[in-house]
Amino acid sequence: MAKAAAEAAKRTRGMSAEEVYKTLKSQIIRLELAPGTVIDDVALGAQLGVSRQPIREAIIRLAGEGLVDSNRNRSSIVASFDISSLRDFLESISLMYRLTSRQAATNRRPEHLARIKDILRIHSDAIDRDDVDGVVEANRQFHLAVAEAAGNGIYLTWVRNLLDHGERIMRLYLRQYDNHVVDKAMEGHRGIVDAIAAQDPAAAEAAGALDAKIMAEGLTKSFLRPGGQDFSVAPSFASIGRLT
Amino acid sequence: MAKAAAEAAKRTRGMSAEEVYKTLKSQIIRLELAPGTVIDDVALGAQLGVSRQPIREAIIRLAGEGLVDSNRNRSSIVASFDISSLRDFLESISLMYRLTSRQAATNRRPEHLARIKDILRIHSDAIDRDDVDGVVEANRQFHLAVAEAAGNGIYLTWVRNLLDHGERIMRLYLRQYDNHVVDKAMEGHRGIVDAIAAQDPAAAEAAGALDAKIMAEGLTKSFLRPGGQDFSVAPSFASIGRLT
DNA sequence: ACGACGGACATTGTATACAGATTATATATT
DNA sequence: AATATATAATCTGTATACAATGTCCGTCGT
Repeated sequence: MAKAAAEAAKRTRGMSAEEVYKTLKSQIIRLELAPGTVIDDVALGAQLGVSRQPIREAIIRLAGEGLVDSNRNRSSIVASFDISSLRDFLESISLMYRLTSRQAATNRRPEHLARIKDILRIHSDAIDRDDVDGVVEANRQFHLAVAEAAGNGIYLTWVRNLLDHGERIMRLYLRQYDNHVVDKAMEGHRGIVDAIAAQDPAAAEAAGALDAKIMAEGLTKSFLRPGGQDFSVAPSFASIGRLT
Repeated sequence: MAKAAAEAAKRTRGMSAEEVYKTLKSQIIRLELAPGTVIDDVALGAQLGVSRQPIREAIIRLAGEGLVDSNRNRSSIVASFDISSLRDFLESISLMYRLTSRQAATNRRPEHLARIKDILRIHSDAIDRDDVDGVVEANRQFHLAVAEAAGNGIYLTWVRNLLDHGERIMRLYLRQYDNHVVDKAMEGHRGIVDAIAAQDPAAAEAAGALDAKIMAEGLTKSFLRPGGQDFSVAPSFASIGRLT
């Protein structure tokens, strides 16, 4: 067994639970722990050199985020996704991309725009380097920055959680291409940035919708049989208003 | 002190943490614990007859929901609200009322509609009885039922959390009237029900928006100085599309 | 007199120990 | 032989004990 992990330098107090949380969350999101895997807290404790308590606390937090399923008196497992949750996810993230892009165009301040542009550049570079982790991280930071610029803390929370779940789905998707970058998101992102720069809410929302649609089409094409249901646009919300 | 609480019948295992969670959450939401109150886990443990562990777990869950603020190595406190979070809240809940009402009109099945109508009746009765708790609970159940009918589990989660926070705000508001029922929500709710029954998404969304607007106007009138900022309609999203 | 340093106290985080619940195994009964 | 029941083993939840951090208050120094 890997008790060798206990060699970690003396942890500063209050960090065990946090560290376990980050480690577990990262492993779940990056698919290093397969959905459905049982989380054995005693084994994990031995592996990370901490007791069961911090691990329980991390599991509780992750359960609250929907990344772990906890059953009373039974083992916790890494959350698994089914087809209906994919539908809900695509609908929700489309909504939030549209919404935060629109509001960012209205509410953004210069420093927001600067940060968003920086991230776009990093994203582009990561694609050129075929750096999957870099692309995924840049995509995450981009949408977080947009949500931040939108100025509603609740939306930011929702987006952050959606991105956590989305990364799992995206990595599942990228695996089909041996983890080579297949990123069509840049055009959507450029559109969002341009519209935010121009402070054009309608254009920003359209670009946000496009970004979500691109992702949805990629995912549904690979996860669903051809001729299956179309999730590319959240159907019940798309009709609320015209976009231009 | 009240060590008398330990008289509680032997708790069945796995219930301590859950019970503490429910108790604490209820007290926070119902304003029995004022915002900013420090949560002393050892005292609470003595009071409820459990050890610190279950309490810590409950606090962690509540922190994840935003009802408790936890600081590393410092005491946890009941979350406090400020004016900017009120703005975010009203914007978010307006969005979700509109969205879930619209989608419920499209996706609802007969059993959903029946349940929603039942809750409306209960709500109306509670108003007649001047039963504050009944009104608050019925309002909650109503919007949860609508969100359920909408059919997106993620939206349901968001609505549930918003309602938790909203109840605190609403009770703060009702206190100004000595907790007499001042509920203008019924007209909004009736409109939502009618539109859902008729399967008219546009009308449902308009009714959802109206419901949120009624609440926002009540709250802003009492919490903000006259002439203050207008939160009655989420400004950056209201312009997305016309509603009819 | 005001501020910085230091030690006692209080409180939080972590580890260990224990008890209740669930799962697996083996035996018995039909 | 298959199902049911009892018993053992495993694992989760809770309590207690310990360690480290933060807080409070007094003293010392400038």
